[in-house]
Amino acid sequence: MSRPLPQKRATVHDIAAAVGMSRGTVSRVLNGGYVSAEARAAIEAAMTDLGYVPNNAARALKMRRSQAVAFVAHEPHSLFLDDPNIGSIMLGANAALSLADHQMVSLVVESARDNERVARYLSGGFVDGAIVVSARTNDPIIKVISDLALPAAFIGHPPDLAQHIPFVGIDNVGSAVAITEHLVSTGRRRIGMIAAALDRDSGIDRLNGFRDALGPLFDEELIADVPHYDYGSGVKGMRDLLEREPGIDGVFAASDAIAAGALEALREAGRSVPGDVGLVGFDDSTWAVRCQPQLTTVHQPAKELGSCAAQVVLRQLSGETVETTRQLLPTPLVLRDSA
Amino acid sequence: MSRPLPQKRATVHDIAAAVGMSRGTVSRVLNGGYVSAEARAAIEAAMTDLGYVPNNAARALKMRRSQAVAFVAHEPHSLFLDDPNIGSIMLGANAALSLADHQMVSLVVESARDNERVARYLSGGFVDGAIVVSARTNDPIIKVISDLALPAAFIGHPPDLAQHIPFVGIDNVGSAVAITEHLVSTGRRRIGMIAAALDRDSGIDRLNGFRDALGPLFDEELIADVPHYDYGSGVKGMRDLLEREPGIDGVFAASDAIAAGALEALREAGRSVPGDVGLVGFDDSTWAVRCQPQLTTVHQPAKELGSCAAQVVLRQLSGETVETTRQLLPTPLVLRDSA
DNA sequence: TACGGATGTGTGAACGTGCACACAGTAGGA
DNA sequence: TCCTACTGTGTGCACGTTCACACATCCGTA
Repeated sequence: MSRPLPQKRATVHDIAAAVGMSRGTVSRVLNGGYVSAEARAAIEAAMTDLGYVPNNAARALKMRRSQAVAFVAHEPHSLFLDDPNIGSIMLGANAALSLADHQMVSLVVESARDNERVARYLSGGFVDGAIVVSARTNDPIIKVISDLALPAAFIGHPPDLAQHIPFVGIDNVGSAVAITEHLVSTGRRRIGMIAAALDRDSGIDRLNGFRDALGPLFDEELIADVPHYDYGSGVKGMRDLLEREPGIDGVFAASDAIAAGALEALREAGRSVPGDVGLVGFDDSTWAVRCQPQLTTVHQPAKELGSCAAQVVLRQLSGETVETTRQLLPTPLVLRDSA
Repeated sequence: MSRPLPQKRATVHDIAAAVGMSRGTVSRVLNGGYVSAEARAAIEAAMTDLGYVPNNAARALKMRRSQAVAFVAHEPHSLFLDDPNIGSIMLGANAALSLADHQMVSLVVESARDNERVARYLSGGFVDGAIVVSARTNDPIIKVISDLALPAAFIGHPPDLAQHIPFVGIDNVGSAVAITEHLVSTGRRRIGMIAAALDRDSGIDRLNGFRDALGPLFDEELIADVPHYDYGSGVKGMRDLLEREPGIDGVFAASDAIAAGALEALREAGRSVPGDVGLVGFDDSTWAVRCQPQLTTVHQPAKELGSCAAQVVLRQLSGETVETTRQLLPTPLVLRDSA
């Protein structure tokens, strides 16, 4: 079980000794300060010569900063496969952190074991802050962040038990209202919804927005309830709706993937889109432009969500007090061919 | 620019002082050793009381081990969006590392800036090893890993300049041969290929396998060369092939996404699949079962690639010398409806 | 000449941890 | 009685870094 120690690497002492100076001067070359041109040149030469790389662990220990920010993704299994947004959120966050010369490290939480280990990791000083995507309510990670006052930002699921932790998201209710009103404005009257993930607030909010926007046109019978935001759920949900109400002329799918599945079911049933049925999605993911016809949908600013959350964490790191604890990003409607 | 130091946290000293014992005893309850039952109880009580969490940075500095392994993903923009495999590879790696109580940290490389920062990160002692996905030939990260003798494993793209670094992948040539032979066995004679990513070895190998398998049936005219493994490339490539050879009756698409695009182009052109044209893909991704008809394809063992690479790194970490430096995982054919 | 400031360099301490070692007490066997 | 083995605890040092401080030198000016 005992492991061999890794290869010994050059330290500030080694290069100081190599050029006959003290470690202080070497440190000054690295971090700024008064150093003569000759000394600097000699030290830099020795550094490349001995292949010196500063030890992050030692630096983090002394400085109490690691220049790293965690990106914690929950249940990525479904996220990676069904929701193309998680990748864009990551890239947005990475870009923003990169500009501030911070390293983004993504941590995947799939099991209880992962959860505990990630919580330990977050509290151990390897990261200065965290961006947390779609955590569940009673997540131990929320507790750790709250207890340690770790600079953090949540995306996609506000942490109800720790109201002081900043949150960045979209207005699911408002977006659902807007896209539903679009359906109505195109003359549809028997409008249904394929509602998904009603155990998450994103799913609930989209359904609520749909109900609000429809008002008297709303019919409980025209809600198909499916578990996930994926293609298969879309196929099933649409078949369900068609069976219940053959005269349906408008459908709001809770995601683009669902809409793509619905499109397939409509094709099976011989219905044309947008001729017979107007169909709208949610996300503006790659699904939206792959479909035939292309989807009218709600643009989800995934990249911006990521970079915005990163900014929030970086601001906390630089000592600013973050005032706006809940921030909602705009979600423009994207009008294409499906409705 | 100067930042406030994070909140002071309890250390071994603090809890030792709290119970009137020495730090050594505290260390022993953490890491094992002779401790009396009363002492252990008192110390554990003080730990939860003061909210003690061990400092990873200090531990890593002292132990020269961080219990963390990096997962480096290159150009994730295209990977996350077009290739659903990267997510599965990550999850496979995470599961294997998790079992060995190691933390997987994913690092995204998108820009030259990222590249440099990640290289620094890898060499700084925050991770004990690295899993690298699809690195390019002259990648500075390869150099760092090689120079520091960092335990590592490559996936998807063997590091040509550092032959001693272990590699886990699939036999692209053999897989392409197998799936092409399947096409031939179903009676197709005018068989084309939509070849993609011919700047990567995966793309080149798949084309070579196709050529080898076809033998005298091979026709250079029936190769459509597209840049990426994505849907749009598939549409374009298939239109191209149809224009060049209207009598084409078999197509090998270099990926499932490409095959899905090809399916769309074939539908446009009024060709039925598999009636008029036999179509096969590569990857066995979610695309394969979404298509109508479902795709016959090559199963890419994404999860296994990840876990296998993780095992290789873990073995190096435990001091074993890794003998098999190049390891290819089996890629069974998945026969569905498209050919 | 003396003095203050700017420039350049060395030294000691500290960050929080784990481990080797030292030490004390007890028990058992020669 | 002494020696050894085992249990339990305390102490010093090292990991590699940064920073405050001390010290040294040089220059310009009063």
